[in-house]
Amino acid sequence: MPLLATWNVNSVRARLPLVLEWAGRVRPDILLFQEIKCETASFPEMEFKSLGYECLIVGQKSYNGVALLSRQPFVSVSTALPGDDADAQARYVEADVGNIRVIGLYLPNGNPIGTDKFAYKLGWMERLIARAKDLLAQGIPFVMAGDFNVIPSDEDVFDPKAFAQDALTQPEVRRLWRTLLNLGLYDAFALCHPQAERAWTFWDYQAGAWQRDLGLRIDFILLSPGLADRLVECAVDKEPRGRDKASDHTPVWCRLNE
DNA sequence: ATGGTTGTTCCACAA
Repeated sequence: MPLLATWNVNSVRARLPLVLEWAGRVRPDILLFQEIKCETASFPEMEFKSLGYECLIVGQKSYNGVALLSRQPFVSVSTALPGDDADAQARYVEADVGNIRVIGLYLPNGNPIGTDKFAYKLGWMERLIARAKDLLAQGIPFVMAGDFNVIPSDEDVFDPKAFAQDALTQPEVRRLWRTLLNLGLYDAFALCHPQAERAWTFWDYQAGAWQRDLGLRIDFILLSPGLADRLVECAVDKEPRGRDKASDHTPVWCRLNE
């Protein structure tokens, strides 16, 4: 019964005690981190090794950075999203864990709209769609999880009006999200909780957003059709967000049967 | 309309 979790930790070194405590208690088989905010050599690999994890780290100085941790052996497939050799940002990791392809990703934020950052986001989403298409065509069962930096609908944000000019809600971004899902992928949380409301995964540090429960749902676990059939449960664990020195995101996990 | 917060790095930028 493999347990997979994704968590934008907003600096793995600043978050280390909290993340180690959570990982040691919940013991996910597969753990995907985003925004590790360190170079590969600075990742606290030994601390996670002592919890039983092997690490595949895609680091970058100061910004971004993703990691894939697994309690069972894996084979690295890629440390960059295909489709643009000039893209140097550390936002993508892909590996085979047993017979499942696991992808961890940190999709570009894209703010402010109308800038090169927004164009980069749209291009990145098109490349992600191409990657998903390719895996589906090959019949490879896969999980695609992480911080997607997309607010898919107005139900996924505490105040849609306040986010009308935000990159995360733009019509082009929502169209690309739907194109990705309409390839045949399933939002694991939505499958398990079709009536859920205010299932936020992110609360800003500013303006007392956590205390007032003003959040966004932007962290997702997407499953290819064969894996969606094996989904047992998916949940957002809000507990870590309430701790001292919390990340602004909280973990999302899912369980698949054998 | 503005400011509110956090992390990293260097005195700004990204979120």
